[in-house]
Amino acid sequence: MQVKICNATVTCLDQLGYAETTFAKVQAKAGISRGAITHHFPTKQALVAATAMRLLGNAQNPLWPHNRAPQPVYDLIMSAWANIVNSAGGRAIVEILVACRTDPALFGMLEQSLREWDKSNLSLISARYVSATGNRDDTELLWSIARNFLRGLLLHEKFVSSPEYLTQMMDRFARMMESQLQVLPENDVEEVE
Amino acid sequence: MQVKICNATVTCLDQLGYAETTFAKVQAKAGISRGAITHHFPTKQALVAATAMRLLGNAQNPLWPHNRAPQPVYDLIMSAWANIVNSAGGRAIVEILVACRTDPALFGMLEQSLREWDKSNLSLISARYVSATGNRDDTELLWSIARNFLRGLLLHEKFVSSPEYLTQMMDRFARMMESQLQVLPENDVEEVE
DNA sequence: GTTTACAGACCAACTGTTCTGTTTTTATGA
DNA sequence: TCATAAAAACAGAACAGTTGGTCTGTAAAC
Repeated sequence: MQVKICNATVTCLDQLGYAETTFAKVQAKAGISRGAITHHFPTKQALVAATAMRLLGNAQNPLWPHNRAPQPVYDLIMSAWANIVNSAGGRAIVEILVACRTDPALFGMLEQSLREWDKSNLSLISARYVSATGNRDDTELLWSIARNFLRGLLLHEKFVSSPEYLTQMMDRFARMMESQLQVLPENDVEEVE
Repeated sequence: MQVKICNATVTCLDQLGYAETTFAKVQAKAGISRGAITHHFPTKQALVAATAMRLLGNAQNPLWPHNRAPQPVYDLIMSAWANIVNSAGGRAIVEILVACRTDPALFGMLEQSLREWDKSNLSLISARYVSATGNRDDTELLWSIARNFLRGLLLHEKFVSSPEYLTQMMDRFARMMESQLQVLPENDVEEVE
């Protein structure tokens, strides 16, 4: 039931935005009663926060296949965009991040989790890729930059002059990252603690 | 009066977000009557759209001083962040862009203007800076990337592990851009049409 | 005297939240 | 094993507050 509610919330956030994501809309989308939502999530912030946590859990894995060689940097950037950021879940996360900026209650519920997700996400990168400088901190900086660029691109997407231009931007950025970041040689792969 | 209303709207968007930016709040912030707002802006979308147009007009100039040499690329990136994106107006714009994604009425009002602003903004860059490849399209791609990164950074700002880390990201990104973009030699400066 | 600029009351619709019921599950104890 | 109590899961009505938008009234400008 909680899964069903959160899935409906993701759809609402993606299609309607945070402001229009109301109990009534989520209820209708999930095809359940009002009481079911309020029982599990007493406030709107609790609902959105729980949805965010669920999304973060799902957004961790798909980029780095287990027991297989990490994909090239160029492909990594491209699939991060296509499979994570520019997906219903990714767009929902952006809505939530924006809401966090001005909603202290929501921010308080998510701050710690988001910080921890950030940290673990960066260590996943460090375990598989390394900056051309060989510096681990620099690897994480580069990945942080990439994530922020992709999120920013989501806001601009509807105003991009043409779909091809968006492709060009992605290609240009991926090539730039490719020159700064590289796959770790196999024998150097560290285990994520 | 319209200026006063729009300024109050910017403050509300920045501090309260799009959802909480209501006629009542703008009215109170501007210290005027309800009728004054609804007279000039019949709908909320019209109010926000007019505010966005005003913001875009103001965000055009400050980066490139007239009749003086363009600042170095590193400084350009830094001041774009500090003076444009991470300002009340910049944050308000991001709120509006996010709202546009899911509000068709608002999107319709702003689509054309935003596309035009985008175009003129890119041509301002091309008039003063050039990609290391010498390609004008590449110059614009690089600037588009920079803008999207900065906007994305705004969403992440509250969750960055420490203020210093944000500084490091900015520094790293600015240095990366510095290696790809350069100030146009003076005699090559084209006039903006 | 007609249009524009503002003031403020008004309204139906919707918001998040609380509340009281009903059903289902789970735990308990002999 | 099974009655039974307690808790959790759900359903849906109710509510006060707020929303965007409209409507009438008045003052000023042209």
